[in-house]
Amino acid sequence: MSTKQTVTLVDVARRASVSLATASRVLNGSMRTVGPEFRARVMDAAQELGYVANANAQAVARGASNVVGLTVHDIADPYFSAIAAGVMRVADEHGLVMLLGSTERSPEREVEYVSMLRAQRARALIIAGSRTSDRKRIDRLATEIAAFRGVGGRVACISQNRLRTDTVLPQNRAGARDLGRELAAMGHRRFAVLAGPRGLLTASDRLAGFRDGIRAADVVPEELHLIHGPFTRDGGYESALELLRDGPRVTCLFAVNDVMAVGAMAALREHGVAVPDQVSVAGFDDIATLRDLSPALTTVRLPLEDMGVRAARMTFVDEESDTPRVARVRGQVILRESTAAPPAT
Amino acid sequence: MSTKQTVTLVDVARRASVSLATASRVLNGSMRTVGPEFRARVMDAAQELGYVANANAQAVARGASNVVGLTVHDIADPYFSAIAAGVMRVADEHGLVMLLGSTERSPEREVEYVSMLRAQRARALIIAGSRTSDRKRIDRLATEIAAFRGVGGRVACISQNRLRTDTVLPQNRAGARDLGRELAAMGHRRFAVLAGPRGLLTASDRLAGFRDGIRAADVVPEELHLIHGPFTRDGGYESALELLRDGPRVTCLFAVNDVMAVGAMAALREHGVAVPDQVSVAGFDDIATLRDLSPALTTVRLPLEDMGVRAARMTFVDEESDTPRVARVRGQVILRESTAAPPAT
DNA sequence: CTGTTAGCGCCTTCAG
DNA sequence: CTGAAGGCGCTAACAG
Repeated sequence: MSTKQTVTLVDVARRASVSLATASRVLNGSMRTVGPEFRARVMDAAQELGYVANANAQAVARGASNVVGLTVHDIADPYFSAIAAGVMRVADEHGLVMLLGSTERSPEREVEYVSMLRAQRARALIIAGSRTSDRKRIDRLATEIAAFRGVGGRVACISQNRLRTDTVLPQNRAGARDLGRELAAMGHRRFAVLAGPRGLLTASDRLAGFRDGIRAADVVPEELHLIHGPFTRDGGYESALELLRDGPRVTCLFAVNDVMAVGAMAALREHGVAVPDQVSVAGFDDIATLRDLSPALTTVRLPLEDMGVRAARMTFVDEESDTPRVARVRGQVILRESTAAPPAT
Repeated sequence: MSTKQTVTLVDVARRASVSLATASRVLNGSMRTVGPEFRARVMDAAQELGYVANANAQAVARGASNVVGLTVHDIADPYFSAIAAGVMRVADEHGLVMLLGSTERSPEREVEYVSMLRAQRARALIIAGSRTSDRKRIDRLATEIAAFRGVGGRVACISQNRLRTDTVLPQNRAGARDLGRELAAMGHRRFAVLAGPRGLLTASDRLAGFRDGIRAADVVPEELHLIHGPFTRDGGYESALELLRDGPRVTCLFAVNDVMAVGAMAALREHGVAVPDQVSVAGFDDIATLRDLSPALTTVRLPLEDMGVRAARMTFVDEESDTPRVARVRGQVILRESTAAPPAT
């Protein structure tokens, strides 16, 4: 509570009439190696002075900070904020702080963030959502990641398996397959897929899985119309409009993520297309905020927050392993009101 | 791209055959004070070595870091993630990094975060969502904030005006008043308000405003039933169930935020209560992810991301002012499908 | 168990 | 314009 500008360890030591080293030991050091008498004096002094160790100084002296970094595409996207919540929780349990970078889906910014985190000497880095198939970008990122490791940092990815890092891998393909199978089994034969941007692995995996699923149901689709567009609500909306305008008539629409599905449903509603009576709609992710839609959205549930937790554990609680580990997490199909058998012709 | 463990400024200097000081000047220093010849040599060396300045060391030497802190109640809540996105954007424009703390609505954790940010020597701190009316908690937080300022940090609050800091103040009361007036004008006389937790100013302001609005419409409500509960989706759901179970019959339900409104609508739907035919429902915030509900939710729009931007500017781009500034932001009533005139008796 | 003393990586006067 | 040297706050050997 002092009014002094900046209380340092020397101040505390002086006030407690002990050496700098002793003060350091009781306040931060590796535990009980200080007599109770001194210990108490130091604690009191620190308390009275309102002392808080300068984390930066500690980081430089120790050679490692207590920050962990997380990069996401867009923190306002509920998919990523759920992951962030998971990482946050674990960081907190371990007395670490979380530095967040929102890349706005720009690969350059992603690389910049990794670099900033290296500058901060972050002890861990979690990269969520970078799944491009562009070779050059991957290499650039890989280089930066290597540098990050070079200064002692550990890294994990969520949804990215071409980077030779530990990774939490949602089974996008398997999940979409299960979904596709169910939908085909319901009787659908004419599909449209809002497939997201080209070159985004998460999107293409889900598309591929969906195809697999239809095939697995021994169904030959009469139609499987693809529409590419942004991975966002508006992307879904626009894509659906496009379908309505000049696409084929379909009975089932699969959007490769929930937010796109919501956009699509809005477009359908505006055009008086009934869901699921005229067309069934399904998404992917099971975003919590979207669970109360009406009609309730059929989707594939991913344990988002848990994925964040697992990635966090891999980077800063589990032992380091020499070979990259991958934690596969399975998606679970959740059939709700937005899907039903196709209308009788 | 070297393989050396940690490239430091000395390494760069040596490789460029210049002094440490010169290297420091070109890489970070206050610009043009180094000859173009030397400058180039240093840049090249840094490049080749993959040098990145140790931010912690810089912070220690300079006495100030490049981190800004943001504390929120829950980063997975879209209200806060929108704010975070705004802060993030500004931080980024200014080459600062954002440290995020999710307090899980615990006042102690909030205080802890402020303390951690002081430890990090964060140059700015933005506190979002702490609006208790508990005197003791306010004091504790105020003390910690004072300490934070003591080490040179600047701070702003979003939705909090009892802390003598710069603040971005959503006009909760005025917004709710406008909404209440509209609803009363539609003919409603029997209201229920899902009022959130007691002691949360944001919630009580909105309730007070709503009351004002009804009165302003020259209406004497025949009923104004209050139900307190958590400020979350589930809180809204439970509160609505409670109303359904043993509350009075009402024609209009106002939930003090959108996520609660969504929970309430889910409860109503499950019980076969039609919205808006039997009861009108309104929320507050206009959460982006929830704009595609059906029926679309009447609400009061708050420019969430922009609020984050403004708070950020106040703390680390605008000049410091001696007296606390307050940026009021107005909410705008958005009437949508979830509200209508009450059913004819 | 406690105190002394080097660093950690960088910035910044202060001379040259 | 450039280089040498001290200092930022803290930790970690190394001696007593």
